[in-house]
Amino acid sequence: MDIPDIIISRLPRYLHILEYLSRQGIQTTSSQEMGVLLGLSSAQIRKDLSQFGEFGKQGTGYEIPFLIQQLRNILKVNQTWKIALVGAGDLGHAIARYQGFENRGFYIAAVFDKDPEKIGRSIGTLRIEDIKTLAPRIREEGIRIAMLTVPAAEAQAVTNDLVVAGIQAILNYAPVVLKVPTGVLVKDIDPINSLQHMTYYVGK
Amino acid sequence: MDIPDIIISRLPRYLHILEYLSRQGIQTTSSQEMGVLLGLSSAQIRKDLSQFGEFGKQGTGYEIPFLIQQLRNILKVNQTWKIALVGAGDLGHAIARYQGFENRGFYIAAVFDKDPEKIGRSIGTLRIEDIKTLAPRIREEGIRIAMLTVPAAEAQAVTNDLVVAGIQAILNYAPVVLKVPTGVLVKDIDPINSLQHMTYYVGK
DNA sequence: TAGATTGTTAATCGATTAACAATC
DNA sequence: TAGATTGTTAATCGATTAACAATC
Repeated sequence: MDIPDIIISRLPRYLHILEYLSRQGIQTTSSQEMGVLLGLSSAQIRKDLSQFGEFGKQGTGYEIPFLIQQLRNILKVNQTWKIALVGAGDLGHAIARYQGFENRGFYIAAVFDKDPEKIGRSIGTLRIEDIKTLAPRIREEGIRIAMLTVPAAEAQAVTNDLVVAGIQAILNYAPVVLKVPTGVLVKDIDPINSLQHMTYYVGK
Repeated sequence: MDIPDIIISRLPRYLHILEYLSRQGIQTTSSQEMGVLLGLSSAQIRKDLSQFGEFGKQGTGYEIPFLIQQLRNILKVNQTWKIALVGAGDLGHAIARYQGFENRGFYIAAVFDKDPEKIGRSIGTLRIEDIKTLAPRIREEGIRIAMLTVPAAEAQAVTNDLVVAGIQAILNYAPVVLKVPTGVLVKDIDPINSLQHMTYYVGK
């Protein structure tokens, strides 16, 4: 019982389209329909889901609200996670104002920056806090996940602080390969990697 | 001669750390050293690179400037690509102001929005243009790549316009699965997918 | 019942790794 | 030369797909 990470990586996409279908008022779907929407084979979707239980019915497929509930449980987003956002530059501001987190399992609980000009200012209902208070505030709030939007040159130092503060997962927007101890997860959001991947295929 | 996409997907990361090592003033590296930096096996890196040629020397490894040049050629980022940015909201503004594109093969050549309040305003040196002029402007500028930062509800309609205008690759920030004809590439940047992937592993 | 679709097995396909001769 | 590291082969490992009995 140790499910391949590549399967886990597809579950958020399954959940996402199920929520989309549900918003359309659709109650039931099939591995076939999901596969068309995601560009995957129906066999793969059935195989992936069967790792966690028997969620469907022969002949009719999957009850969407039930499958959503199951996937939220599996991914642990039936609860709402607090996030610490570190770096209140342009990108940090955009993320802090983004409305899409809350009903998908997350909300920004605190924002930090080191710039005295920014500390104390507000982004929506959030107040920008002094990065010096990062560790105590993260512990105080019981935050386990951070989003990192500081400049590349500062990313590793801030990461070290986050690790000390007990952060267990970091979504890193800085174009840097972060070093973290085992047990701490990092995922990178680097648009340039995605763009360069596509230019390989795009005609000159 | 059709190289697996999973290999292509790693090349931008190779290029990225080589540029990093180069900035440190380092001239030479090995598959071993690159593997440590990226968390990959040295065998995999050698195998990946060997798909495209013999870039190393036994005993000494890889000349960094030479390997950078080769990877840029392969990924076609030895030229600079124009990008159309569609959607001048918070995220669009953050991307338009981001300094990190230019020396990695890209620059934002035009920004579009549909809001009359925004059209005509500036973001840095860029003027926000009317989205109604999307297709002619993209053709005029010879733009092949777009970044999409419009609201989810508008993403598919704008995508259709981009396709008609001849765009060949779309980096999509809207939390929506876009439908495009074959021949048009789409890559999604969805932080929530990444966060939900991590929460599977993070203790409650 | 007839039609549809699941969960699962076995076969296929593809990717990664170990190992080493070649050679700088 | 001795040490290091490549490029590549063969073996291993893992993921995807095809197919179908079970059954709603």
